[in-house]
Amino acid sequence: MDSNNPKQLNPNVSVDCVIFGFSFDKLKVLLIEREGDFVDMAARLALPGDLIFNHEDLHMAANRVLEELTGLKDIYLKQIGAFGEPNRISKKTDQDWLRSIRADPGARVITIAYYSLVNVKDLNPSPSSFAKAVNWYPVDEIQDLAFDHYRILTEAVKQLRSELQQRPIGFNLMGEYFTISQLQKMYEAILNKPLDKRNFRRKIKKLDILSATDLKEKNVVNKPARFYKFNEAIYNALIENGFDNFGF
Amino acid sequence: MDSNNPKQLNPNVSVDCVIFGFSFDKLKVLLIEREGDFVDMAARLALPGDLIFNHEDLHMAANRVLEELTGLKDIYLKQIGAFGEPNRISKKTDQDWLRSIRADPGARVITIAYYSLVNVKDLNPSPSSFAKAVNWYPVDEIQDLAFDHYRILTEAVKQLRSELQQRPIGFNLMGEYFTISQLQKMYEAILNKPLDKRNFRRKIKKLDILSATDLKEKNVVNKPARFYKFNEAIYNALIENGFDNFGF
DNA sequence: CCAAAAGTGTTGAAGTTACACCCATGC
DNA sequence: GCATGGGTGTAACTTCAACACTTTTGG
Repeated sequence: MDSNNPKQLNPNVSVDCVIFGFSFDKLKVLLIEREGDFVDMAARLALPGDLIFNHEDLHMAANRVLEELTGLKDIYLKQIGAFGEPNRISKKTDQDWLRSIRADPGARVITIAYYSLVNVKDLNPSPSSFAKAVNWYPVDEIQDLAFDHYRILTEAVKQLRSELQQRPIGFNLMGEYFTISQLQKMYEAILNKPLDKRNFRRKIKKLDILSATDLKEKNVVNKPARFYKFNEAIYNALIENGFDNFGF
Repeated sequence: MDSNNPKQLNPNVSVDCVIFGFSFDKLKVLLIEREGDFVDMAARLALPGDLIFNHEDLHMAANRVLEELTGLKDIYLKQIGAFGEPNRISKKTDQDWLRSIRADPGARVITIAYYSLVNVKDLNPSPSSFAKAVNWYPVDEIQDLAFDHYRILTEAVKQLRSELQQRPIGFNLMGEYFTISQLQKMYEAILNKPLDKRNFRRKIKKLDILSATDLKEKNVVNKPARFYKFNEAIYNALIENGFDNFGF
């Protein structure tokens, strides 16, 4: 039986990944464009995901989807929750598409959603077996997605926002070197509100998880900004003790 | 096939409920005691749960388990997340027990965990088909449970604690009438730290979700405390707008 | 020298913490 | 009258929000 054989895909449980990135001052999400004829663009786009194997745990499955798509390992990954109305695969185009890739397209599937944070420069998303194309899309321009993926995305953004105000997880979206202004723009994009420059710098610096470098911007038409690095040692210590307050 | 027939239990997905109550100044959890021979008490106790039907959504399934066990409907219910290491059913006694109640005891099962908050006086937990006995246990005295239920409980407590500091959900644990001291003891039990009486009262009253009544304690050996009621209308308005800060 | 973004302190308001005494009741 | 828990205010401290000008660079 399917659900006993460890090497088999389990027909009832999938993982979906909301992969966030930050570029051009906007929060982006990595979506796959599916093969086939679609009337509206929204139904064409979906979160990357797959059924789980019986032998792998949920985190492993999410990591597998992530690695297949992005080539990245060991990146920030957090479970959002389980989604699974019985009728989540009600759109006809979704049914057609499933028939084309799954052995048992009519099965009841519940999906465990994860979100992850990556630095867009670390990856070159490449088409996978499921996807015609893979691209970054600005979160604030997305109106709808396949299946119940829009709802999952909405929930992911909500949790990201909340988490960002508890812990400085946003560094996972930045490159190795960054300016404080870039950092601020990331916070503003995710929280969707402007922040005061002086208050922002004070708050970030008080956390003491930045290391100043001697590097500065070059070829800018204004006063060049200093580059900082993220101090992982202090960050980990903070995680242990818990950040009590960290609100913007 | 199982996973297509809407009236069938889905062999791969279950829900488990962490049902919290508050009595004798302690946070309690409702656990079932399983039939059978168990060496250690811990393995004997488990969270109530069941496989889901293919036709029901996850929330419905959790509500069904809850209602079967407690007779209560429409109570506070929140998803904790999905749990599902492939080896979560590794303890031998757990395997034996599953064989006794499930058609497909070897199947890979992932479980969606929920926690809920009830007033212990509203219910008379009664043995169900799965359980020899159902009882309240103090959370802080539990060392281990069947399957991975101890881990689920730990996560539930963590989320409850966090949520309680964001929103005044604790009222779901209280009866219709309560004194402010009782309320404070509930907060102290969940947060596991003493709170200042005057500061507590100030903070709660500022929320403006209490209605004072004319009732007072009777037959107490000290100054009788006033009973309050929970003002649901104002509470709902607050939920809409979001509580910004509500930390103890 | 002009345009553009970097970088830097202070002040008033609000919120949080710590703390001690009188009150009403049953026995 | 005494033991018990109910109920109340204030002062020091910390945190947060609002706000404007000087600096450095490229063109």
